[in-house]
Amino acid sequence: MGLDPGKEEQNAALHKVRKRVIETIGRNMDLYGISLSTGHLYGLLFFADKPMTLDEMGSEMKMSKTSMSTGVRTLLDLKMVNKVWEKGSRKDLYEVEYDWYQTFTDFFDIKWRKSVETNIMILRKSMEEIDKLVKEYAEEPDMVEMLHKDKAKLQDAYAYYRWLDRLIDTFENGDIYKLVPKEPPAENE
Amino acid sequence: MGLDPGKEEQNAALHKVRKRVIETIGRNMDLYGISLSTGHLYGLLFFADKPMTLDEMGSEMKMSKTSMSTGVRTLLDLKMVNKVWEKGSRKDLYEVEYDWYQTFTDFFDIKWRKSVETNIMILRKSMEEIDKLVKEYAEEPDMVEMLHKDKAKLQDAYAYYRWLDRLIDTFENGDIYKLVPKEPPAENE
DNA sequence: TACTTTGTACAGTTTTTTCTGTGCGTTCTT
DNA sequence: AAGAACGCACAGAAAAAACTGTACAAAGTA
Repeated sequence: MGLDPGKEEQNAALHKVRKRVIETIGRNMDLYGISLSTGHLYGLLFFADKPMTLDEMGSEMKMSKTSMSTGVRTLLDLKMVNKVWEKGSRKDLYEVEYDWYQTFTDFFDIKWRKSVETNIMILRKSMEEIDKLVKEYAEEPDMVEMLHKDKAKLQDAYAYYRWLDRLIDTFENGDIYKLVPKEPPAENE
Repeated sequence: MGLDPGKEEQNAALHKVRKRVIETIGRNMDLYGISLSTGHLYGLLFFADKPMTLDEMGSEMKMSKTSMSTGVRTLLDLKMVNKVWEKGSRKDLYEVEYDWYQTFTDFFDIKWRKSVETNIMILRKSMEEIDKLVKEYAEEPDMVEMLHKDKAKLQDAYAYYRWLDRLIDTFENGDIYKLVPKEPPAENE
């Protein structure tokens, strides 16, 4: 408390710049299925010079510690922040994962992969089910036709999810960077 | 109304298979930021043999037509369903976009691209702002150091968003399929 | 062992989102 | 031109999500 006037002015200037970025980042976090306030929390941690405690976050965000706790857990689940150990401190410390490429990959691995896998499973099961029904109702041309139509749709969906699965593989094993390198090709402009 | 018993039994069997798939698809739609019921609506349209009207959707989903209207608009915005014209009918007809690869691409183009672009703009602006502050506070080593730290973070974020932008480009121009072909390589299992 | 401190579970409140019914402008029909 | 059907805007109701304060278990400290 009680910085001298010059420091306070500096602080305000820095704060203004940070605030804009934090809000921009926070606003985009809904792409990751994250609430606005948790997005803000992420932005706060992004600029923190050092790992923060829940209490520090709470006072910065002017929110309850409970909210910080749940917010951090959400971010932790997505591996967007990491728990940090510091000797001497009894409090848990958290900092953002600064490797955003990794964060991107983790997001797909955690959220998309799970969906893809259950979808693939259900589709496979449903196609088997349809095959059974085709045999069962072999005498009913209308039914067989409907079944075949449905199966064709499931087959397409199946192929798509398989593709998505392989796409996520390339995120994870880094092959994606062969196609889209991290460093942009030099620009002549 | 009033199908004969055999048909009803067939219908029930088919319905059961469809229901499972619809619910699975619907459940996953939250990845696209879509509510569960809109996800179900999508699933319903997915299996529809022909384009549907809002009234048909409403009676199938047992929901109000207003909800169908907003749900369809959401899906329309994401280009997950298309409006279809049919001669003679005064009602609007809708059907799902069956090219899921296209849907995937559109999703990123519509939702992610926008975020990426505003982020890039804000980051650029903020970095300029920091450069100004560095000059302004050149006499204050602490301030300058903080500014440099922040700028380094912004620079990293900037590079990441540029990468993301180029990644989405590959979705859109189809280059992604060179890396991850639609048809899976033949499996020897 | 008794005393702190920390993180989170839980219940209740506030805020946001979703859903419905009514009503109106538009378009098609006659 | 009058009438009917359609889709959507809007306001209110219902449902879901986010947030808070309290209370308590776990783990450290004296």
